[in-house]
Amino acid sequence: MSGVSTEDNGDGDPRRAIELLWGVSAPPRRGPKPKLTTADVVRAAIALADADTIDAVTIRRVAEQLGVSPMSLYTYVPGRAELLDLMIDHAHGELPVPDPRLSWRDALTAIAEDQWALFHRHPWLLQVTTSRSALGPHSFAKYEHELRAVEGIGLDDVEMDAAVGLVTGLVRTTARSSLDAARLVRTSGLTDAQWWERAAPVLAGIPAAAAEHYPLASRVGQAAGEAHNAAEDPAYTFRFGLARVLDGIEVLVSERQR
Amino acid sequence: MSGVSTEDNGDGDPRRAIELLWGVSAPPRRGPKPKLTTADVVRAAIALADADTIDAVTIRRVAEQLGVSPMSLYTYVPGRAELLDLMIDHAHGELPVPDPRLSWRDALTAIAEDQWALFHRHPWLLQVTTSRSALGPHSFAKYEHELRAVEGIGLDDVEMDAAVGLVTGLVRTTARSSLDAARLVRTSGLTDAQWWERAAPVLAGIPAAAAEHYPLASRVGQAAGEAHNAAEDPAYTFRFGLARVLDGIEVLVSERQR
DNA sequence: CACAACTCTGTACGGCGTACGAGAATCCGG
DNA sequence: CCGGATTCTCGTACGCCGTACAGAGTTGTG
Repeated sequence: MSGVSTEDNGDGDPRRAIELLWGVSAPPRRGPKPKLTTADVVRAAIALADADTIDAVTIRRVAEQLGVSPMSLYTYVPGRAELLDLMIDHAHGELPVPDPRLSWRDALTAIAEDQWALFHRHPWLLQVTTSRSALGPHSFAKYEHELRAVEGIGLDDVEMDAAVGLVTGLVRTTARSSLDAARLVRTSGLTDAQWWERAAPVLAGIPAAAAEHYPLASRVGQAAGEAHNAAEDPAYTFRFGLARVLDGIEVLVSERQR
Repeated sequence: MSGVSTEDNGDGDPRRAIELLWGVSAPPRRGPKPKLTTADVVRAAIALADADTIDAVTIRRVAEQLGVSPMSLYTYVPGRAELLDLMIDHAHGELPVPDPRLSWRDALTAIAEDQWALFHRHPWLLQVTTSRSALGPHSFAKYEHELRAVEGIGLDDVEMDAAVGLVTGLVRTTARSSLDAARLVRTSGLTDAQWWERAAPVLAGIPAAAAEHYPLASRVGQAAGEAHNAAEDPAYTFRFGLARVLDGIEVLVSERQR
């Protein structure tokens, strides 16, 4: 069970959202002292998401966490969507600045590992997608640092963008599958092994699902599944993919240098 | 604006879901003739998702589309989550079987392009993640065919799994970013250019956002943005990434062959 | 013909985001 | 020092959502 769906929204004027992201807002001259700040709201929301999933971040629950009525959150944040954007940028602020002396390969490796770690600290980052207005200072800096890693190695601008996108995309997908699996175990209360134990007899009763119809899928799926359960392994797919991607970029760089 | 979130669920007994996926169900012996079939429901749901987003797939709207009361859908489908699983497997059924005579490189390329096309036909596939019980016949076949492409080229089972995961993950991320951008244009009613026109003055008023603080991000971001708007281009990142990934796999294959 | 099995439906519950408008607190200009 | 403008806070309410539950209608079987 368990499909996972992503909701969209999207609205009009970006001004307010951008101001919030960049922390520029004239402090109010009149009126009662605010009980909170936008940062408080963002922090509370992140705490909820960290402890559970992004679904735990509802206006009502964030407000409760802060001891405030739901509607008063709208003083600090235009709506839930913008709150998610703020959470993303805030989390990106945790990424370290890569050492500028590293080779492009080591730099991309460091970046990939930092992001891998970030996703494991904040799995909800994989449950949201950034949008145009999510371009806050930390997301900007993240992109800048990624590009710095591949600057001057012979790629043109569009290739640089594609190359860093390739690496960060890899981290996203591998982290996602590793964390989705972990979350599934948590929410279903069944380990993969237990689940298969339960599912196997059902599948066995279905002729069309017989292993001989899917010989490779059965063999490889089992091998991969066992390796995956080795618990030191979720990172295997990540490291494998990273090695391939870096090798692939290296091929291009070598070509360019000739 | 516009964060996008993914919801989770997850429940207990997989039996019913698996039976639905594999289409094994004793037809009812008593009772009134069903007005619909599970396949009808799945098709209607896919039509709604195709025309809009996955959010359009609500029990109430699917029922309305079918001229039936919301609750009667639960006769055909255990719940919304399982409906999403069924939609995924159904869509995977549209993937062609790759020509077995192709080289591993051509086969992976064909597979990647087929999936790229599938995601563009059914963008909602990128808004849902599969779960354990989503292992229906077509998803199984998809995995089988992917593995067939890299069989016998010198990789072990775990590497085969990682390699095809790498390619399919690449397609997902690149298709996602291309389609997210397109959807954003549709729902916000603003093209990227229009949005930047509106956002630029706001950013200009923020000293911290000045281009000199993010020299690479500004330059490369603009170049990539312009190239991206060339409209023949959304596929560029995809083809770039695919070439790198295939080159990277090739490096490994060559090593193994020695 | 009676009953069991099955489909279909209306109602209802608890959740969600957030529009609206009223009240309370605070600061500024006079 | 006071009155109005401004701002924060909150209760209520609307329209969505998934789906639990119980009843009504329909059909094949013994």
